[in-house]
Amino acid sequence: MAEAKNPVQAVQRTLEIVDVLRDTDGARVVEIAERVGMSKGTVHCHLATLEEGGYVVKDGNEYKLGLRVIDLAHHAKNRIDIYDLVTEQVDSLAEESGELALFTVEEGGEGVCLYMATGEAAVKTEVYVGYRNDLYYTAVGKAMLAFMPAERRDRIIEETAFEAITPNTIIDEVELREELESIREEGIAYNYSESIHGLVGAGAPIRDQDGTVYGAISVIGPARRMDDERLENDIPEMIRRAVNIVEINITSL
Amino acid sequence: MAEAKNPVQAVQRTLEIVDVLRDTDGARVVEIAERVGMSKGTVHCHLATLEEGGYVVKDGNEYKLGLRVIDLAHHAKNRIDIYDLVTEQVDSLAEESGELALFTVEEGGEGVCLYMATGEAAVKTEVYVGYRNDLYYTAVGKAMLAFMPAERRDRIIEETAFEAITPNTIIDEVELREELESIREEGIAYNYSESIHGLVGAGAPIRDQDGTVYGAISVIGPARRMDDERLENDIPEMIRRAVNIVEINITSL
DNA sequence: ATAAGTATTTGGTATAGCTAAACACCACTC
DNA sequence: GAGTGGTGTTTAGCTATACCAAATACTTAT
Repeated sequence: MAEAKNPVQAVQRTLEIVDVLRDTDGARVVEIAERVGMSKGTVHCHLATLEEGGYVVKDGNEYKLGLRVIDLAHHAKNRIDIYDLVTEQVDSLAEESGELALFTVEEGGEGVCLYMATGEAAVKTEVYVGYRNDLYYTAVGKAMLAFMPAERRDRIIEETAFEAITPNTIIDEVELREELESIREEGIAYNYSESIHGLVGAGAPIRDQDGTVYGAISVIGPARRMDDERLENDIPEMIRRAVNIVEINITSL
Repeated sequence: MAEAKNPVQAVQRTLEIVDVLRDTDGARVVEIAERVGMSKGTVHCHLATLEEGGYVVKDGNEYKLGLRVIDLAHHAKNRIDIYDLVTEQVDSLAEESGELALFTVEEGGEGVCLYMATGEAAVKTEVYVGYRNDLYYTAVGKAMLAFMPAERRDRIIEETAFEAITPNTIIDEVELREELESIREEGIAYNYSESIHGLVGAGAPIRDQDGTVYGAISVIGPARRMDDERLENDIPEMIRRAVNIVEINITSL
């Protein structure tokens, strides 16, 4: 997001290499070199340095992401104080609804899924813990957008490249802002097949007494199982209860 | 582990900074600078570059690990083909035993916990997903040591700095090798309060038909609940069954 | 207001990272 | 088993750049 004034080019290059490893689940020196447009020698030195740190492992001639990043991920999650509190409630939500329940936070204008729990009949999606997406086309995303400070929201919306993921995706800024307004009134955000055709959901933000948004939780499932009554009454009720339990306990953190 | 011949110093420094962020869960520029022994300016440029990549976020004047590392972690885990297969069995193990069940793999001579499931009465430990420790003082570690190729084992043992974590920790190389031999015979490795006083456990390796070790799973619990019968018969029986189910399915990967 | 502490930017220099080329190491092929 | 195309790794040298120190711009507290 933020443009570094005096970036360390060598670090930028290393991050590019890491990105390739991420996308390929392992690659060889030449392959990486041509992908990032650097010489073999350069790539080799970077990989060797990353390996030294445990962030890359060499398996034969394939270089892969090292498991040390999993340790980093744990420490990054630890930053989120409400994590344990929320996961408990998300588990309950999933069990009670039988659907997929998610916990998402915002970072850099994107939503990052931090936890998911699968109920009995939960849909399979491409979402995983660590998955990032724009805010404007998900229930959790719109929930967080709606309740964050106005200037922050404006910045994010301004920097967003709206794209119709499905025919239902809201790509008009005015329309989006109107929807956010109604979300603020109702306290619940919906997703009517805006990210995946046939997939609907409801979500709500988690806030402290000052109104600061900590994240959002949602329940999502197939439209055929989710009639109006269920999507707009039963599920929101469950979510409200879950949010409440978390919010009550936030003060004691 | 491996020494890079021509390391990229700038990358080494960035990794040092990341390490500080990991250990501190967020720090300011000056604090980081003095910890790693670099100038403020240098640290700032590195942080800005990392932020640009999403690996660091700035919260006021505190720099913290970015949630993007969670995405990396997911991709790193995806490397482990048996992951989904194993987690299912570890869940069962935890439920059946009521104790803590773990899935660990080896990387760089260390054990890395990749998954854990807590049974009804599971002990609380410092272990988390991503946690690393030496192999010689855990059940999973010894299980993997016992069944890995001899030359690999020799290298790891040679490079290990043995240390008595508890009075029961095996710190004598000869004694360890004898124990590994008996583990190979029995197929099960035990931990008799070798890592934490009062904590015992049993573990077994997961191998394919060629004997290649993919990782190990274990069940651990408090010694007072684990009499000889339970630790050396019931638990191993559960583990053997779990391992079997995984191993049968490995061929179809 | 002032000051003391930050973060950030700037400028100059010596270092170190980059490319290209040479070398070493396979795994095939013939 | 020599040869060959493909690797990965190392080397050499030039240039760019990463670093430090100092200056500037912010904060926050007094």
